[in-house]
Amino acid sequence: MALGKDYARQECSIARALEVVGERWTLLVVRDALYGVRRYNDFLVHLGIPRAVLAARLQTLTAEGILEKRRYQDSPPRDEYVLTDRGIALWPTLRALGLWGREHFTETQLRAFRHATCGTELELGPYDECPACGTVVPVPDVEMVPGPGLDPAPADPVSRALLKPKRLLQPIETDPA
Amino acid sequence: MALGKDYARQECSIARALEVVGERWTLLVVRDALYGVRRYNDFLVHLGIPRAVLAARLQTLTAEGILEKRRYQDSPPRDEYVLTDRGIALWPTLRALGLWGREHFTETQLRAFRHATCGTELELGPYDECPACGTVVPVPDVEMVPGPGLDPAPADPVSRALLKPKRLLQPIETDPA
DNA sequence: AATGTCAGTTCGGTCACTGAATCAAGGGGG
DNA sequence: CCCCCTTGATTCAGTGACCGAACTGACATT
Repeated sequence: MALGKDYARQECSIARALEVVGERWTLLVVRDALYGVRRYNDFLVHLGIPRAVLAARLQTLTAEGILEKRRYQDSPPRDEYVLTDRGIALWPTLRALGLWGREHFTETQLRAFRHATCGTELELGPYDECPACGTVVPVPDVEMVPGPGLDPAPADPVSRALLKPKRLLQPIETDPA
Repeated sequence: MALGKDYARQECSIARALEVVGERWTLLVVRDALYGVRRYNDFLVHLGIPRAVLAARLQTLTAEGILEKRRYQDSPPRDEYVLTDRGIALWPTLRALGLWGREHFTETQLRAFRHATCGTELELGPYDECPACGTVVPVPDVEMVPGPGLDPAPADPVSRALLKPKRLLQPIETDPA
């Protein structure tokens, strides 16, 4: 959502959750983080989000314990934003939203998700129960592969990096091509 | 979300879904509809949403095929808004969001959900798999019961109507007390 | 006729978002 | 040393969404 982000008078976990992640762009930042994006600039080019808004969202998400700011080199000092357990726990929500969006508004499949340890495609629902193993697949073991509907040659390097099959949470590798 | 609600350049079912239901208040309107709210005025008092925003959201949701406007009496002409299958399909998303909000931000349990046909509490995940029956419970068979954290005597009649255990989608009965 | 209800629409003010410009801290090259 | 580049922001003017209150219009009740 956006604007005055509190829903006064609402006694509801859903409303509470939306106060935290309901602002515009917020869930897309979390999605990118799950896809392995970690750096300010990568979020910027991949989302096309205004810089000020990105800075504000990263700060809010960090304050709410969803992202953690981490120094990854000292000179020059550079930080990256990685998901905490609380942030990773948003995966079922994003998965449910993505399944709904694909079912009702997207013609072709853009991405598929597989159980990395056995290769089986995860199709059922937000909790990624593996039809072969019968277990709930932990988020780091979910492998993302591009679907037929995805642009094969996107302009920005982050989208290009996301064309390779990769596990969730695994940092992306942007080639400088 | 708000403001220019489209996320340009995003090739993603999640972004697509957020363009439809990501604006402020939208998901709360859908939540209320799942709880059985159907009338303009009931949404208004229960959500505390500005009238103009509610009118806009109801129109958008109707245009997107999530709600359906239905005449329920002719004089005076009165319409109610009921969820379509596309709208009902948002339940797993809202369930996931509510579970995450409760887990991380709400101290006491506000509402519980049970399998109406066998009484078993649904705790696992967005898809409401019943631990007793082993089946996925269809949305109309999910019974909502108030939890210990809920205000026992709320001010507005809609909140009061929602204190009684009731199935999802079943219309609320507001007593004029 | 007067009052009340329901479902909106209109309107001015405020505040968040947008996009461009700018800033600051540290390399690296010449 | 000076200039420019990269990264991670902050500032600022302009736009537009949201807010709350007032108003409209159709009908019902008293």
